[in-house]
Amino acid sequence: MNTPAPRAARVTPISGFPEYLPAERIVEQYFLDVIRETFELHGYPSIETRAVEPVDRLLGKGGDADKEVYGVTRLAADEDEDAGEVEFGLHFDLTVPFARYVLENAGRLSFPFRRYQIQKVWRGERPQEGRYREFTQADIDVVDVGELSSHYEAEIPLVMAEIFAKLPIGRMTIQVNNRKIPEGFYRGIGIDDITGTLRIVDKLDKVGPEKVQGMLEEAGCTSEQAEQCLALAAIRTDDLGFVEQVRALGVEHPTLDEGLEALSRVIRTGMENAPGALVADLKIARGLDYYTGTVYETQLEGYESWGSFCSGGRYDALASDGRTTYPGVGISIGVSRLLGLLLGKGLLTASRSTPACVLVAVNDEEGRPESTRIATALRSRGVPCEVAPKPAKFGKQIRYAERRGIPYVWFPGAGEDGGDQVKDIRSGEQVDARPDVWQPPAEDLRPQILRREG
RNA sequence: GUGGGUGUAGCUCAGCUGGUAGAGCGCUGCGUUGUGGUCGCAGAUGUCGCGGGUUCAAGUCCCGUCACUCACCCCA
Repeated sequence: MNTPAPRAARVTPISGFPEYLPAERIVEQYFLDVIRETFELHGYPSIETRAVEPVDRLLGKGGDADKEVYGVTRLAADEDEDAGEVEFGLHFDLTVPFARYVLENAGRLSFPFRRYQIQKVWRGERPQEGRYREFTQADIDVVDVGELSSHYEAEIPLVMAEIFAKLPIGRMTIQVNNRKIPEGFYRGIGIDDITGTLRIVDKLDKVGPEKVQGMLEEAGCTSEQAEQCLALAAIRTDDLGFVEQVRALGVEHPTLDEGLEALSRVIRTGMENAPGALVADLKIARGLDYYTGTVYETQLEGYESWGSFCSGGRYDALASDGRTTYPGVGISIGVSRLLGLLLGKGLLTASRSTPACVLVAVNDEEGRPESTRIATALRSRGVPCEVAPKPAKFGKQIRYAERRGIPYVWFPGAGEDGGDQVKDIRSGEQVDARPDVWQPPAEDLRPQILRREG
């Protein structure tokens, strides 16, 4: 250890790659626990896919994905190899890897196949608040062979509604639409460019109805057609009332009928099983082309400007090997984005920065074995604890606990009869206790996730 | 990718028209010879992001560069 210490390289954060402090991580882990438990409560098994996919598969979905894909190369790769060719890239969502996984394992999976997947994903875009280059997503999807029953489109948002109800966050609203509604509606009024029109209407929240009207007319719509599109997009109901409102616009098309029926099933299921969680919102489009039926977007009440924390939809061709097509429906929570907001705004904190509920004090180094035995006894009954690092003055040991938010300090042999005592350092109350029977109040056993109104 | 802002102690920041590096919080010790939080006293901590230039002299002015950050685009 006598190397002359080289000047330490300055450490700097890397933009878009967030790292939490222990107290924040406790909040994140709580969220992940709730998400996982709820997914499993609904019978979803878990898979994990590798972090990399072949670049051509990542780019295969088309669009402008290429800019956001991180390539993975070996630093020692031959320099005379074609440096421009990167074989592997980090996945930028969990849907593309899942589709590949389904194809690869089709012979060994039972269909309809459902799974959940909670993993990091990477996107090489400019980060800003709530948008990162490395972040965690939690997905559920159901995929079948050839045909996928539509009831899954109604069941999948119930899982997310249950998660949002359990988490100590505000009110989450899952907004649902069915692409067949605008598609049939547009065709019914003589618009042919369905996706182009959807893309424009999708900007409604950002630019407002006047601009959308103008953009639609620029794209070739008559002003009557544009007005009709805006009238459809304005419909939003938390019950089946949207059907009547669409009918009142007087447009007829078989695809429109299909869409209204499908969305009605979703909303009805929501009303029965997760009252208040779902709302039919006919302006929800989702920019991505591959959604074909139901689409979901989720907003946190009071933070609508933060956009969607949880979205997804139905794909009629999630995966295809050329002979067989696998339709699917899925929905995904942006865990990092949600936490980034809630922690960043100080709306959530953990009651302590460690799982330890008890600090077992050490009287002197000769007493450490006794303290360790006490800790072992507490742990054997599920009480998280740690032993003090040094036999410092008790004031120091108490302060060690206080700094970390550990609520109890255990004093070996402090009782009048030579037995132990445990002190609640918040109240100062100190009582006789035995390590083989003492139990903290249930709310102290684990760190609490505290919500601050803000 | 385009445009703005900011880089000084562990953190938040001050530092004027260039003249020897500061505060608060936090941290350590003591008051308090084994039960914290309050209070008082004492103390430690800096490649002033990096490189170059101007100058007798640069945290300060100029050029470059890097990083972080905000907005646009797009998404979770």
